[in-house]
Amino acid sequence: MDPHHFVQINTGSPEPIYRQLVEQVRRRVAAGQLMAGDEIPSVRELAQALAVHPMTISKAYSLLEMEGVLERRRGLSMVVAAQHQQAQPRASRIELLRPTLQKAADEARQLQLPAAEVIGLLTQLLDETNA
Amino acid sequence: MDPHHFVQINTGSPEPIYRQLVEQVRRRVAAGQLMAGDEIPSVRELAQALAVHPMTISKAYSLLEMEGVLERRRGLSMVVAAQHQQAQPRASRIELLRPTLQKAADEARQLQLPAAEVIGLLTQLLDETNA
Amino acid sequence: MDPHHFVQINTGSPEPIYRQLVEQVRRRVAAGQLMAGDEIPSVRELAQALAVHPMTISKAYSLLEMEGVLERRRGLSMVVAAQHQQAQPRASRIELLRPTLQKAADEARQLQLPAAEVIGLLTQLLDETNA
Amino acid sequence: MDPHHFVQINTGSPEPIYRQLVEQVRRRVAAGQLMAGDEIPSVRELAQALAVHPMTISKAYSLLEMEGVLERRRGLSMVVAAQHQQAQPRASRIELLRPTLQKAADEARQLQLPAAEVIGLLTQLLDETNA
DNA sequence: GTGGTCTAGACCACC
DNA sequence: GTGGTCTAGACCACT
Repeated sequence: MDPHHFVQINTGSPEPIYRQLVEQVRRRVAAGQLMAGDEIPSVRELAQALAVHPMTISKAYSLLEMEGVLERRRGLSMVVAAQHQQAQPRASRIELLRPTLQKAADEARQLQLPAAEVIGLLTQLLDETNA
Repeated sequence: MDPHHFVQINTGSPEPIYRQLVEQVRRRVAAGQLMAGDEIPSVRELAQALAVHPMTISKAYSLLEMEGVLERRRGLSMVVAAQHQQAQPRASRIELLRPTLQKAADEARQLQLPAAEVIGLLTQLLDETNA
Repeated sequence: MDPHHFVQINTGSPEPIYRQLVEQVRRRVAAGQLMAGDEIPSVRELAQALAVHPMTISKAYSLLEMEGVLERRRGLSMVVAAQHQQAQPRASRIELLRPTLQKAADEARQLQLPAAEVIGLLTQLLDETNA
Repeated sequence: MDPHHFVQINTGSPEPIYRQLVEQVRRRVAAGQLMAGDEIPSVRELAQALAVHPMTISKAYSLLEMEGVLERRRGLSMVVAAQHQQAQPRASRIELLRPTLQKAADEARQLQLPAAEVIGLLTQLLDETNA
């Protein structure tokens, strides 16, 4: 796994880096892009690739290990955990998206925007994002 | 304006209180629920109603003033700014929703969820939220 | 003296209104535009003309009275004080300008701007302002 | 950067400390004395050096960050922002001086002082200030 | 009455 | 170590 393409972080975001890492890895495992047994970049490798402090990477990996998403292997490298069913069913995957969509719905209500308008914009963004 | 219904805050949220205030007021002005010239609760009034420190309210009000949403009238309470045309046109209002929807679109891509599924859940949440 | 042309205030300025009043009157007396014995607008008149709280006007007038620029006359109206030599000599008048020019000089040094450039801009602004 | 020479404040001035900080830093960056990427003293360091409360420093830094003059690096000290090109061209730098010079011009008009006299005093003050 | 500034000091999150 | 947030409470300036 090329560390430069493993995850992308945005240092300007208000979201802490370690959390960006955790959530991206969690989603990629859920989506089946990372499969059980796959090796992930070492802390040092990824820290250098992302120009981030190694402790930040280490913190993210530890959290993912506690969650059962990653496993520490003999030696040093970590791998995607076996028992963690990779590629969760869609019904389960979409639950990971619920909090963000709920936030959008709350904001839409406060802005008194009609549902059609909100859905229109999301449709457009989904198109662009996947392009 | 009754200070108890002016805004609602959630002290448990990771989002700082002052930012919750800023965003709610910004949205209420954009939606036209607060009109140009409307008086807003005084710092002390709102602080007491929400049981937070006056400085927290003051910080939020100051940021809204810098944004041009509120206007200070020295010695008097603040009002919704005049030039900030009340009830922005919808084309502009929906822009306030774009960041959250973009985040949702990004997450959906990483989860490799089909657009229809994402839109389905949002539609459902919009219904429930407005109910 | 028409109250609308007596002074001009800028409610948006960070400078308090009462101080704007004090300094403008002081300068107009120093310049000889207001002469000893001239009546000035009443507190109520001016407050209405400027759309400002009467106490603000009153505070300014009181300060000018303490300075000896204005005098309270029998009845209600105030007049420019007699003993205050109206139309101070230029050598004295320019001293009223010194603090502002000193501030400009300090800022110019911090910006490392050449004197010629600073003087050029001031010359231009003096032209425009008197036009 | 030695915190004792980073900025000088005047606690007696009517201008709030945090604003003195903001304006001095802004001018030093504009003048190129602080270059993009330069580290600035930490909040605690500077607070101790100037004998003011850390929150006062923090407020100034936050405002400078909002202006785009400084950049936050989480967990590390702040630096002069990259996009804020160091050493702005003079044409731009002199604009920072315009408000103060405009104020001087306004006052000069009210005092009915001839331009030559005003410019004479400014020239003298510029000389003394740079000496 | 209004908001603004500052201090003292706690606690948290992040790196 | 870094900055951010919040509280408690004082004092000031302005209207």
